[in-house]
Amino acid sequence: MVDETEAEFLRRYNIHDYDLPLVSVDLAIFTLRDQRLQVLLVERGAHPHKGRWALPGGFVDLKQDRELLDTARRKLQEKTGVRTPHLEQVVSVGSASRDPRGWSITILFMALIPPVSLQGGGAVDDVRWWPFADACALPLAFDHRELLLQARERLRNKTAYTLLPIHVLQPPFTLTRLQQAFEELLGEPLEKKSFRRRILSADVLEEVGEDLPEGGRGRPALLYRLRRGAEQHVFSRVVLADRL
Amino acid sequence: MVDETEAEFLRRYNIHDYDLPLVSVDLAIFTLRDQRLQVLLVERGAHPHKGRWALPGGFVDLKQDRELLDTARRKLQEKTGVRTPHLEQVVSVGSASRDPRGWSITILFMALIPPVSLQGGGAVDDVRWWPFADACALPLAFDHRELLLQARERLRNKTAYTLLPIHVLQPPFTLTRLQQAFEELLGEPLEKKSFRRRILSADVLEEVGEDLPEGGRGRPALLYRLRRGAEQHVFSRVVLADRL
DNA sequence: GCAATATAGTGGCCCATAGCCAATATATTT
DNA sequence: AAATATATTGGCTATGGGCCACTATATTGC
Repeated sequence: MVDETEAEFLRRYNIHDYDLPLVSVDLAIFTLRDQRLQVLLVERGAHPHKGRWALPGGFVDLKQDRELLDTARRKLQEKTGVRTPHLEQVVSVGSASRDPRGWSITILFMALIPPVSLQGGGAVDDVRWWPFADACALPLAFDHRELLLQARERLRNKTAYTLLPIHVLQPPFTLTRLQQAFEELLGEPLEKKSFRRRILSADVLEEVGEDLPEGGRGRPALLYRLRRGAEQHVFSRVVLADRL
Repeated sequence: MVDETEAEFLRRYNIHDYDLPLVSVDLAIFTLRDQRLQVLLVERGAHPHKGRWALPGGFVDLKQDRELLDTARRKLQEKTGVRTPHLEQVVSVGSASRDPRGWSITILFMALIPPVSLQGGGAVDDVRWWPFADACALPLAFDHRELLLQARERLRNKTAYTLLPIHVLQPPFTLTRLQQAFEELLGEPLEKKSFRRRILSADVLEEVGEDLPEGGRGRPALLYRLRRGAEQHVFSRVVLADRL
């Protein structure tokens, strides 16, 4: 190394400039808490953008041969403890200007999980759920606001023609709760009868319980959960929004 | 640099191992030629995988601050001369094993363009159109067969619920040709009357010509092209396949 | 106990539209 | 002029979404 210039050294690594690409994975983890769409953010403890809220994620460990999806899954479990949620790749963004440390690229994933209490033993006070609108209003780190909006858009689209929002509920759930979840993620009200027709005819739900005190009044609702083996069918095209 | 070890030097660049990530963009460029779905491949002239066919693409120039989409657009124009086609990001794949030169990531784009003759002045004999099935049967470089299949899947999905296949035809075109394009990209036959109803009611086509010799017999067909200003509506959700 | 109220679930009509297939229109070929 | 080929349209039927009221079953308040 003594005889090399930096440029020569870098060229030996197939890098044709001083800039080295940084590869990271970021996650937009959505859930439904208090009937509202919420997203998990972490407060950055280091520069750059120290103190700002950001999507959870981090650099990809280049030492291990691991798929990007695996990397995302691990980071999801680190933050939430959830193992088998819905996790899908949304988009990748790369440029020289999005991170002051140099050219960087991030692969954005979207996760849908049931509401979980973050195992905030005490030291991890820098991670919390934010209602989506509040999260957007924050001065997020890097281009994470743009990333968050792209994930939100993907979520809205998927909600319109798949049954993915099932994953943001803790089973078992009632059909009314499920409809409220769809409405919140979709951003518009749905018709009760049509919703039930479509959901039940998709044959992905399983009637599990009979009753539900639910704190309250009114006729008890039937309880459902995702039918065993129907995980794949959640992706099937089921149009729920009125008048596409 | 004299006092640094390689590891220290790399750490200064925020790289925590000797492996440096390679960032590339690859394109699955689709068109319809001779009524068949075809894809553009280039024959690699250098190692690794020299002599094998591969998706067009290349490393991202880290010296310039350019969006990934811009990079893809430039590479598309280099190969085909086409400027304003449909171009969308499909997926990103990264791992240590997909390229023998080290950890690498590629961002896969899908392009839909009308059939163009490659300006093969003579030296560029290493680039040609392949019917999709033939391309899949080739021993492609790297993991490009997997990438090609993912792009094909995206194309099939988009064909089922958008009007994107319009872009693989050279305007003006007849409704019959358009239907044949949809059928080829979708992989199944469509009903004539239903197809025309949906396409015309989407209001994205403009009647441009009156007649078409078309070499042949039968009543001349009306000619259409994408209506000015309707480019956005091509993405709107229009279900064409029977019985979703 | 009974009426009022609240929520869950269902019945049933209307209408848009996809599927289907035949009829009509307009060209070339024989 | 008839046969043939392709384009375009007409029209019927069945499916299913939108809509809204009705029934079912619980709690609360008197």
